[in-house]
Amino acid sequence: MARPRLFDEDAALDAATDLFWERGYAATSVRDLCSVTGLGPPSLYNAFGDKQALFARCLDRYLDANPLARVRRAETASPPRVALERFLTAVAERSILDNRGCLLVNTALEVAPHEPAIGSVVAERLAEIEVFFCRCVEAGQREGSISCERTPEDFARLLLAVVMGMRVLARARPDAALLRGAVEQAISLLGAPSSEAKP
Amino acid sequence: MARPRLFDEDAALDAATDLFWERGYAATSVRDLCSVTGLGPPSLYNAFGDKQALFARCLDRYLDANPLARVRRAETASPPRVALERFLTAVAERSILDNRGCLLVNTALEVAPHEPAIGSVVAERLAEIEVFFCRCVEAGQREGSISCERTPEDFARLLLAVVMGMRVLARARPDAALLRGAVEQAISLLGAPSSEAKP
DNA sequence: GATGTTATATAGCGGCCGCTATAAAACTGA
DNA sequence: TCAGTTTTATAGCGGCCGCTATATAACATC
Repeated sequence: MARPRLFDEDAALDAATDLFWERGYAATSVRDLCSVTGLGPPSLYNAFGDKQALFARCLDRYLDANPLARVRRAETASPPRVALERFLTAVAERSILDNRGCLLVNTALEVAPHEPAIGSVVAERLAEIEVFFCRCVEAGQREGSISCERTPEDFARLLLAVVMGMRVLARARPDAALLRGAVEQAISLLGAPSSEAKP
Repeated sequence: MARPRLFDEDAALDAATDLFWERGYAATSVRDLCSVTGLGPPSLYNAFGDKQALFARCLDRYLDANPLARVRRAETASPPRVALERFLTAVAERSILDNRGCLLVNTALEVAPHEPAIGSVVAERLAEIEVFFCRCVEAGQREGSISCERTPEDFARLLLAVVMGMRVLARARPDAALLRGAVEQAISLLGAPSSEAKP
């Protein structure tokens, strides 16, 4: 009933996400977004609304494709202790390879405090990661693969802080020994290695 | 020999620092900086150079007045275990009261990757905090107030990640239970309470 | 092919960006 | 008093900002 789009919306969002990820929100101009997506300004505004709305869509997509997907993959494919270990080491390894850090964390600092709509998304997603930690620890404690020294809630808080911290260090001090060391110590908190106990 | 300045340089830098701290580097305009400092643009440029140079001065001042000063205060006034505990709880309490987080951490994510001059300052200061942790742990282990389960280096890496993480959470999810919980758990890693052992 | 609808391309809106030219003002030393 | 030096105030530079009016192009339907 009308002229079809010439561009692939997903590809455009991917390109925009990459740019926001690398440069941050404020330092990314709409003109730059047009360049990397190949869209003219009217197409971009017609398809996604204004700059902030585009960013929100990019962030949502990123979150679904990255932290959330990783949580689900780790949790469904592995027993809880292993899921935690995989998640944590994956964060470290990605932090070493990609110094852009994590878009969620970058956004938490740069955008969240000034844009309530984005801030609430960020807070939600951080909470999701926290409850993922909590679930894993609880299940691991039940099956005996994770230490009962701390409550699941306390473990989750500590692990969340460690993961956030690694994403900061990734961007400012991408030192493999530092990042691997931090995550290794975080894992050691869980107690005896997973080979020890299985229900 | 010439016309003297009408403004207080320190006060101007304080005001500029506050604005950078709250809004971030890119989102702070020179006009806004002129407003809060009370300076005209020529005075500001004459006194501090361009925007980036001003930011660098603000960051240096901030670092000397805050993290570095806190490290020194904690380290000189208290035995190592207590120094660590004080430093960590102080980070948590400030994170709860002031949702601007830490200018060093904000800068690590927003500016450091794009401005090598600032990036190296940030990396240096992060390293200083890490070696502070390392020193404290080492001394505490010698006097028996800190667990020997981990090497000082491993403790320092883990604590650095936790502290960075708390500064992220402070800005996006300023939840007192979360922040106090994380720091409480971090302290518990140090082992038995300090009342137990003194040389 | 004509019509209606949506997407695209060009151009440019007002406004703010970082920064500076110019000149007046305020001091010191002679 | 006057020259020399630095700071200040006014004004505005060129350029980029987010965004949009206008007109054209490409489709589905009739």
